[in-house]
Amino acid sequence: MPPGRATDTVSDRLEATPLYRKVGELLATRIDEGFWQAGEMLPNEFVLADQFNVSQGTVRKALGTLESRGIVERRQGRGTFVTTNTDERSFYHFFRLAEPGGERVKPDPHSEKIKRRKATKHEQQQLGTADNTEVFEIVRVRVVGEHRASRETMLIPCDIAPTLQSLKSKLPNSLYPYYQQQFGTMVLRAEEYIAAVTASKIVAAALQIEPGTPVLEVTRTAHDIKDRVVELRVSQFRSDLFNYNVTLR
Amino acid sequence: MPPGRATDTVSDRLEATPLYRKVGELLATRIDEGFWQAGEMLPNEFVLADQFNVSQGTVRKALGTLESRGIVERRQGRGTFVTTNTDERSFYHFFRLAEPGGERVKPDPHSEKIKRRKATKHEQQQLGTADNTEVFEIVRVRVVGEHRASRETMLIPCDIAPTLQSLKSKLPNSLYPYYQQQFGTMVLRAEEYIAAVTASKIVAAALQIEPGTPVLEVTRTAHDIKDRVVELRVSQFRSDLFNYNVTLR
DNA sequence: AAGTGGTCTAGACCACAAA
DNA sequence: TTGTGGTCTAGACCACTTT
Repeated sequence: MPPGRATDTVSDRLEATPLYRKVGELLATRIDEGFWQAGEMLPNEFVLADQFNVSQGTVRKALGTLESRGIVERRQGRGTFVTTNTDERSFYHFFRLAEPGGERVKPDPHSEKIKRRKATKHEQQQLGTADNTEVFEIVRVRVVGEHRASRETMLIPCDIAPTLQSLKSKLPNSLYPYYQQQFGTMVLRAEEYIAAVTASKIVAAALQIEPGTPVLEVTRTAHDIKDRVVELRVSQFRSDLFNYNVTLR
Repeated sequence: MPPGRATDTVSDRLEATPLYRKVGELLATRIDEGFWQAGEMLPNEFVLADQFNVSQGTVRKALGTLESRGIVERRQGRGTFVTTNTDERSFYHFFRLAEPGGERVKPDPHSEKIKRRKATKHEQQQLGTADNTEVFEIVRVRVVGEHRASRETMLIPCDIAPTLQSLKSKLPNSLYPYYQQQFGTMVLRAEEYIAAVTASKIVAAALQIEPGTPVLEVTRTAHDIKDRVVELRVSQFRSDLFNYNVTLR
């Protein structure tokens, strides 16, 4: 095939979407739809290149974008794999608790409650779902050693995690790996708004602190590979023992 | 030149550092040392390729890494430029204030004090400077409309910003563009620790709120292109009107 | 030894911006 | 029209992992 674009047509040129971007989207869609599941190995770059009728370099660039988005992981000599949202990864990515000025901290689950209910109008709007959406509401308290660390209230649309309530054992430490394993939903982005508030009676009781103590309140919207809202979450953190840590680049 | 590595030698292979990485480091160092200054255009990819005795593709990949680090900006048809830390960029990158659940907010400076003093042992340690380091201490209050928004205490080593105190007019809205323009220091990374605390008398007075009101306290370490610590900063934010916003990916 | 991703080169052509 | 970055291809070889 001569140099230049592989499938040059008028419509291609008008759309002006680079080939590697199209290929990347196709791959992302396949993964989103479960064609390749968590931890699974993708075909090698030359095979994919054949499938898409592009050069290996173009596939390579497409995979590079997926890798930077955290969708796949590539290991020299082994292959390209759909990222597995392990507990470790999920925690250190989306759970930003740390000792003041120091190391990140990994709390353990302590107690949890789950119920099914209708979403409010406001919640529906935030979730981007219309009408009578049903949601699971999970309230969970976490501990670090002897100390209560956080109280989280999570809201998940039932159609995303249909079997959540029938779960007999305790919920897993981190929910995102569970979403991925069970429902193929990959949490890749979270938007957070952080405020300082005084602990309500309920929060104070859960965290075993005096009511009125200042705590961090983090409001999160979690998004999947296609940027759909997967979860709403409001967490209260003890701030005397722990900080919220983030790196800006 | 035949395909394969351009300058294969035994030592190269032992070091095992990709060419594009070496080229990237060289370019970063040049920019750090002021060889190309803020806003300046770099030579085009082919010229750089000649200078470094590598192919254009290798230079291209190196520039790609610099771009993703925020060191350069590339514009099709125009060229590759050293990133200018404009007020806009600096603010929306490193100043994470937002309306609760909504749009980012850009506060204006209200008042400021600056003095020169010795750094404490602890500060020296955090700054990574030894002995009797002198620092500028700046305290600045910011407003959004009618409301006080934040009180920041900044610490900058004098040797990084030698002429800071002699500045007669008010400090610029954002300091990082000023650091870059005046001293060639490019702030690229900030590590932040966020806590909820009750406002001290001093903070309450500055923010015009009741003492004891919960406020966000953000402790920042700012790093430059070579990851040196450029600034320490502790900020208190009103949290009833504003939130700290961040996206995790 | 075989298979995978990683690096590097060389060259053609496209898209955009400014003269 | 010229010069810049952006895309795409083709092919060689390197480095790592597993068989």
